[in-house]
Amino acid sequence: MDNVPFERLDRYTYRIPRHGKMWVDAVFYANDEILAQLEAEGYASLKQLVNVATLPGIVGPALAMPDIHWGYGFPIGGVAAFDPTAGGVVSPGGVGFDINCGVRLLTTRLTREDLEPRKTRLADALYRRVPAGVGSARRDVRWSPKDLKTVLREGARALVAQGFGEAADLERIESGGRLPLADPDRVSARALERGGPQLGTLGSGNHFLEVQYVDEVYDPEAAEAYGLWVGQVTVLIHTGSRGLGHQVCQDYVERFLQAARRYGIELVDRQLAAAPIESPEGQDYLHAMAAAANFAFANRQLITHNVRLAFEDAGFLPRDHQLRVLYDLAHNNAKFEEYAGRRVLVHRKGATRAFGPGAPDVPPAFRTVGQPVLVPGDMGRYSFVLAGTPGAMTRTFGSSCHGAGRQMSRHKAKKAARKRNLIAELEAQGILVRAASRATVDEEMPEAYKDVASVVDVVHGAGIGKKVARLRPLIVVKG
DNA sequence: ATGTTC
Repeated sequence: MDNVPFERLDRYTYRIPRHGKMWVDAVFYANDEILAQLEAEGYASLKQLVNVATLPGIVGPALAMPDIHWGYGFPIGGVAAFDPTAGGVVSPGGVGFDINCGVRLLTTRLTREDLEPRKTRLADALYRRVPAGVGSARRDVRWSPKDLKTVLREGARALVAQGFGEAADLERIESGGRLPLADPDRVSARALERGGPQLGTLGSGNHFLEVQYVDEVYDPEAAEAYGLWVGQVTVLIHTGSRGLGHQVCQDYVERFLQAARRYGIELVDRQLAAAPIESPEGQDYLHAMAAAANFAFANRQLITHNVRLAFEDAGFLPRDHQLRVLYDLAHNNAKFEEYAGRRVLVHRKGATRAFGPGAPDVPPAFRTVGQPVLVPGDMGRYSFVLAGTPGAMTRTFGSSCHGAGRQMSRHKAKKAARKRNLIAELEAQGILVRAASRATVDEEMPEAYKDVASVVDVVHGAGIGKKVARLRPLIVVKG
């Protein structure tokens, strides 16, 4: 049934007026190309957005960013806020399986030319230092159960305290690299078991580690505040909470199906399983989710440490590379934030926090331009750095897009890539690939993704993000 | 995303 009624509000903004069991309107951002894609999928992801608007205690519109696509329960690219004092709910499907999956951008003082003679050495060193692939694990560092729980409680700072990284790194992570509330005792033994050996690993799927260069600057003032300049080498890390977060999500999805029934929450889709924020179940999930989120921050911190070692393996001294964290931000979590004097729980699933100038938790250096918003594209084209805007604060609960979004299923991509040699094609374009599995490279081929430039143009045009710079890949490490 | 069907 292709019957999602929507109307155009302005060039890039569309509204699905409240109807049926919806408590509020839904709003999404798109251009003609994205609209055509939504139609081609029978509006499956917009229907998911409509479903989100039926959950109790939702505040303001249910929102979707222009990289919206179908997900578990909630659409990926979805943003939804709930009022804890008005029966508002929390839903594991509104956060996603990869809890606190996110992106961290490192800057260097190296130019593309500095890198060129050592590019192969660096690619090999990164692949050696950062385990990638399904079930990837580290053998060099063992975390005792006690130390692992400290990581879940303290996040990235627990890693810095052990010598993995620098104190300055922590100032450049969303929420200081630690979500409050984290309680490892509400994480199952099975989740802890899965997570232990995986701290400091990349994983598989769309996760990656990329060495890039700044190709173009659109906003010189913001670029200067961020310390970005044309020709500069950067490193982008995309990974999350690995098997630990996945297990936490699975544990609570099962429990929340029963909880929803107990609290009389009508679910138009079982995958929306939810519990009141203030219920024991809701509280348990929020505390466990925060612990998994801290694991993800710590994961990106340990990878950062190993990226620094890899640059040194390749012959760059610390004073030459000067690897610094520009920013680390997540796109799969639920956080308490305040809008128009109201404290709400904002679910972001495949959506990025994009706080504008003057907002809380934005590092002092970025306070006048807004927080950096990192938007990875695909491994052949480019990624973008945006800045948070006042428009995002008033219209999208301080949120923006998180990536390009697929336009081809994994299966279809694999089939299309079968008769090609993606790794050789990318190398011919100057992009070195080191991957644990050819199948993953095939699934992740550039054509499998929408052009992220189109997504970013919608965000920029709608005023919920501002283009700052574009990054082009030089080395790609994949699972 | 995921010890990719504990």
